[in-house]
Amino acid sequence: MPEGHTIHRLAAEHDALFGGRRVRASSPQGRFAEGAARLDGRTLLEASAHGKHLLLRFDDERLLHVHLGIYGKFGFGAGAAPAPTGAVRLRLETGPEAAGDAAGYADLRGPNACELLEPGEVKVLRDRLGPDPLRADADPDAAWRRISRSRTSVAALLMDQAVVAGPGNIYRAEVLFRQGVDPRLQGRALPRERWDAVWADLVVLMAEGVRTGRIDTVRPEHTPAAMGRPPRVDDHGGEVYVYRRAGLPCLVCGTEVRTEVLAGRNLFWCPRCQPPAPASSRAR
DNA sequence: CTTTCATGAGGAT
DNA sequence: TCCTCCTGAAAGC
Repeated sequence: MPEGHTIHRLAAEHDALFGGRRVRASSPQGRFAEGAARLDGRTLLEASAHGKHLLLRFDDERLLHVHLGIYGKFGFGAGAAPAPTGAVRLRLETGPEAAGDAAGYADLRGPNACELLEPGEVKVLRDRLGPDPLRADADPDAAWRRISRSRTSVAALLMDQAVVAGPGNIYRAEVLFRQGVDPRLQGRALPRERWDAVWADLVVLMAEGVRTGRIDTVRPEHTPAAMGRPPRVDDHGGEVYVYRRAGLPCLVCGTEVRTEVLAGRNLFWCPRCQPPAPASSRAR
């Protein structure tokens, strides 16, 4: 579920449902009972996202910080909230003044982080995040400064939230495919214009992800309809070139898509469309 | 029924 | 490089 586009959507959903309203907060699971008690009855002033971090500012000194990790999930519903099923860490509900259509709730399960932060702690958090392709204030040069000095592979650099905040394993694989970059290439061997193209592509792809709620990365000529192939059936729902397509023919050249575990995550790429960099410019 | 795996990340070794 | 945390769906038996 959660790469940066998901979090930006969540911020918008929270704004739409709770923005400017008093909320009721609870922790049916009990593990965020204290925090929920503090939030209960507060008004949501602003919901924002930076990379994969969701920040909700209430009329309170502290902000709610949520990070979904790999499993975390928000479930939204309209009307009155039903009895919670499973481990709901945090439930936000509209207050009784939001009747009928305006009533709704959000259930959070399995987050990596669900905590209240002081403004100073929020600053520390944001200061260690790289530019987010979905934010207007993003400075891609900040990412380039790190990439261009690094011997680490571009595949690992793109997953490092201190370098770029937001992309995850799918966007990482897909943007490198689309830009024809060998994932094992060292950051410092990546030409500036390739980086510019990667960044520009992330901006477009992730904005599309925010719009649709899916990760679709195939160009018009490679859609199922255009190629006369069956659509992908997968839990992230989108059409992609290489992600989780190991052993299948590349949609562009037919070469078998390769996979390898890199830094604990599955990496996918096409060895022909992403020609191998010379050993001297490849990360070990 | 049990095991494995996943769109993540921090900390120990 | 491994371990840990959190949940749920799919795969294996």
